[in-house]
Amino acid sequence: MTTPPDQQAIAERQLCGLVSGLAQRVAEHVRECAATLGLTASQATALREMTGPMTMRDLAERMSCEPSNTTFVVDKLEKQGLIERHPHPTDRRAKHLVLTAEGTALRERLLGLLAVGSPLSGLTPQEQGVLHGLLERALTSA
Amino acid sequence: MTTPPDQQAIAERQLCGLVSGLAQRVAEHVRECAATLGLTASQATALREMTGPMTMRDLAERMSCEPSNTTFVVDKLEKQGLIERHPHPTDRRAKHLVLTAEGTALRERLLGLLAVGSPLSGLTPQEQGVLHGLLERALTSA
DNA sequence: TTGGAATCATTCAAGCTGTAAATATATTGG
DNA sequence: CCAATATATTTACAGCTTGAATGATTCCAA
Repeated sequence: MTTPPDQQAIAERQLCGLVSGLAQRVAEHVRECAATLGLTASQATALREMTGPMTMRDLAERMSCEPSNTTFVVDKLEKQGLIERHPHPTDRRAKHLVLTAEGTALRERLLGLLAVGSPLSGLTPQEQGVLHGLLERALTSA
Repeated sequence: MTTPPDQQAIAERQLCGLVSGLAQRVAEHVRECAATLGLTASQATALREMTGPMTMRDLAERMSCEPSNTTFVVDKLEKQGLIERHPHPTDRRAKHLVLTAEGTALRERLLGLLAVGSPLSGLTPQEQGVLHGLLERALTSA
């Protein structure tokens, strides 16, 4: 019951399309929620990923983007008084990103918006668990 | 053994990050392969999704992008002699996209490149099958 | 049959995203 | 101490995406 190599390649291409499609849906949902709060999609993603103080590099990795892009996004958030660049406690090269009170409050509102109508809400928690495992495996094994 | 609602929301957010991360990896891989052939990532994605003749709208849906964007990409491919806009057999509004011989040949080369080192190759065919089912369910149930 | 609504494709403008290279500062290891 | 490396930033530029407006065509229902 093994799959022929060409069939396997076709299946893998379809999978690429599905992954991109779902990511697109997630991005759309984020953008809609962000617009409600006067944010761009990137700014909202940054806010979503700011689960605690972290460096620029950490945030870049969480956002799956380049550090130079993170600088741009954090600049915007800083001008809106939502985030602050503090000196890093141990590494003077790095910045310690911290949400302000306003930033934390807005993040909470954002998370509330993101929770309703998510593209992933069609899956049961069990299915989401399986999906989580598979995605993590794909990301770490590459 | 049910998960509390807030824990559930946290898990869903993590899942969003993973989906975006994997999509990013796929996009990078496509870009690298595309560069080898002198194509942009979008052009390569269009070529990959051209499994047969289809309309602009069909291609846009397969590429998960707006039709206006597809016009732009197809313009480029047409200028390179890889694709042609034929009149649609039954609907005079629509275009019937068809790959040229060169387009078909380049598509084959592209598929060969895409098949090696894919971000999804870390998963077994069985795991890919499960992933396929979950992604499809998430996309159609929304 | 005919008029209005909806669909397909295109164009245009504007902003966002992404890469890449260069720079300044700071850390680490030999 | 010095060379190599890491963090963050800046700049430039191409590409992507959205959104709205337009024209042609089709569909549907009165």
